[in-house]
Amino acid sequence: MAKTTPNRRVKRKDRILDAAEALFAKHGFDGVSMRMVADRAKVDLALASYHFGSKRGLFDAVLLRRAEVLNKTRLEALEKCQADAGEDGPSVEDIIDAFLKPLLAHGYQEDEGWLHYFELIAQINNSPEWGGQLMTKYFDPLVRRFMDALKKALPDAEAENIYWSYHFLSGALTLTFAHTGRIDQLSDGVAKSEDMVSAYERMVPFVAAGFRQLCVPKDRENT
Amino acid sequence: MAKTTPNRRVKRKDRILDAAEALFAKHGFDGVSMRMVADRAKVDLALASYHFGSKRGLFDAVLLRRAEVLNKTRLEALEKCQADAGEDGPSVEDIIDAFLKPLLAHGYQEDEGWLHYFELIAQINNSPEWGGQLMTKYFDPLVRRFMDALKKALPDAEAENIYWSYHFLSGALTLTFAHTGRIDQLSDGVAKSEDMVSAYERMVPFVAAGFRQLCVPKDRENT
DNA sequence: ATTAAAATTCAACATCCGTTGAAATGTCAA
DNA sequence: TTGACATTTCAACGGATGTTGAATTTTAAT
Repeated sequence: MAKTTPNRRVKRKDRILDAAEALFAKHGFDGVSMRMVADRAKVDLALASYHFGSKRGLFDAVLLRRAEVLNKTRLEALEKCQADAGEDGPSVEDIIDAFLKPLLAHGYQEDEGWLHYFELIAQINNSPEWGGQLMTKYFDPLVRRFMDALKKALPDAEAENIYWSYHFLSGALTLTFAHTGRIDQLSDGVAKSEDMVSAYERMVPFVAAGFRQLCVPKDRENT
Repeated sequence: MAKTTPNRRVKRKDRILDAAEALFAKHGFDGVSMRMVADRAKVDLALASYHFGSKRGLFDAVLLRRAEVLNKTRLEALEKCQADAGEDGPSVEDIIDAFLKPLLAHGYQEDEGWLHYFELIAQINNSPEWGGQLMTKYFDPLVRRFMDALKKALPDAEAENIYWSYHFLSGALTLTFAHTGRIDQLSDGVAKSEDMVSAYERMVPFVAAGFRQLCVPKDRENT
């Protein structure tokens, strides 16, 4: 009676989302036209407006689709590492790992959709126009869970230092997933931006050391 | 006989650059129209095309103008810290400081132009479309100088680790200068994205600790 | 003052933009 | 089949886009 999710009839709608995802990732919101999306999705121009109301509606739908999945996966990773830890809770490394590993799990496969999505997030995160608003809207509740875990793992740290440390993590992470090819050119091919495993294995210790330096000031407390 | 840089007649051209800089920073290349630039600069629509050839020419002129200044200032800072250091060369902290401090010196003042420029760079750096190309074009020679200095300061490090460490630094830096307001919202005002001094004082030790963790593997070598 | 070049204005062009109303087609239960 | 509803197509709208050629004004040297 209600919307019965017509079994095989979602194809067109998903093709539009996939096409928009790839195009928005490369060119940003204003660099993409509805005609470009329709052409890539091999769909009539008017169909995207029909399904999503407007270009902005399509943009939001692209963002929301995988945000829900990613937030769920990340939350499970955090709760798992908290369950595995003792009474003192997980270490900084464990928490950072829970934050980063789900990205790797999705992006490691040849799933182009997720890679496009990460590029899009990278662009949004660094946009003065969209960054604050959209990142907060789609990821804030989850990030606050991670901030709470970090505060417990770093009980003597000032809150401001933890927030700035997370900000640096967020910047390093999004640039890495932006896939600009910059590191390939700068390193003359020694480092490869497509090699997500190499990036992940280095980002976790790099960021954890930064957290410790900034958030454990006087006496050395190791887990 | 040649271009004698007409003394006071550059006003219009600079007003166009300033207006374009501010608008490109907020909305990106495709989010800005020549009419928006002309209106903000209080100048006729056709004038920007006359002076810069095309919208893309205007974009490149905006990027180039301060890149030349910034590259020079940064190079001076690097050479000064190298001159002040002993035979072993400057420490990792000193090199990172030479890389970051010029940004603070320009952005600390109430110079809106530089702040807009940094926002623009942040957006470009994380854009799959422009990032690799443009950042390499405008900043590569200078960045390679810094990479060489870092290799000397970290003689036992694998090159790939240094490149990734710089990449993380670049990401943390550009997000911080993107001024998205995200950290203000996430921290409920505890950390302020406009406070460049606070950001700078934390970024140097954070990043230096990351470099050391990744690039000084076995035995501890401190300066 | 004359003159040539540079700077600025004006008006218009072809093209692309997002959106929409109406018509056509498809789906599926009764 | 009939009827309803959702989906898809088609054509077109008003408006915004970057660019340009011609006309006008300003500049600076002769």
